[in-house]
Amino acid sequence: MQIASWNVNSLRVRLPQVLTWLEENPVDVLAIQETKTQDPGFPLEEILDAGYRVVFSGQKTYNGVAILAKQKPEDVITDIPQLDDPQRRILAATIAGVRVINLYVVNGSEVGSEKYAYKLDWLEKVIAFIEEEKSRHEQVVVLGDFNIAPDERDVHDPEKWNENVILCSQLERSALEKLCALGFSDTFRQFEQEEASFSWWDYRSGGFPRNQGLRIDLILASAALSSVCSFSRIDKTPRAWERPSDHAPVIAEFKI
DNA sequence: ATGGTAGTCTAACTA
Repeated sequence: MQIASWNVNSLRVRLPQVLTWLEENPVDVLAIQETKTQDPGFPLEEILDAGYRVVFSGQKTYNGVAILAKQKPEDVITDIPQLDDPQRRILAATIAGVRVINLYVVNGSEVGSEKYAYKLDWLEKVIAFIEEEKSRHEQVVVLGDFNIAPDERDVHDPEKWNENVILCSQLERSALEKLCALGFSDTFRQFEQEEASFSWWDYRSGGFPRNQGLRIDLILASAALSSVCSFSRIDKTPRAWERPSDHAPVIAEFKI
């Protein structure tokens, strides 16, 4: 079973790229973030025609998450009891017995800001939700745009992207560690990887051609899945396409 | 360089 995640930065703009990518990479599950699409305008037909089922939770202009899957998504959750939040950032579904939790984690703007406080509160509540989900399911994948670079290896310039900077701050990283301590493994780090492997490059100042990026898109797996993970990688190719998302897709395979 | 680019939607926000 291959499971992927991609922040597409507007599904309407990126739909042709998503469909092309799925033809070349016929994964079983694709978790999408930043659809920026309200549910009535969701491109349902095009995705069904591509042979995928789909569930989604969108809003106007910002955020929005979707899960595309070859098999039927069941027990879909868009809201959690811990958080009364109009922002569409969470989508959980069970696909072929695997609990898939798709997250578009809050960016947080800058350390110390109101948005940063919201990010930390959001993370705490989502982690509590995931703990409950994990007690109910053996095979769990938590994936998406985490807007957190786990450690120094995941930033192009650790001097610039230090522990006082958004996406890298101590409190963000310890929240991620707390999540992993529930029994999740960052599948990317289970394998030998090239140095300077990133999943996001700022549109500004030629980030991609200079490989000035961060690895903030993650696929975390519970022990039952991480033990059967055969690869986990970043596919940089769509980032080099014309009019790309600022994120590249990430893929992991589980031999189940 | 308190810049730069992209998306949503035409002003200003979010990233």
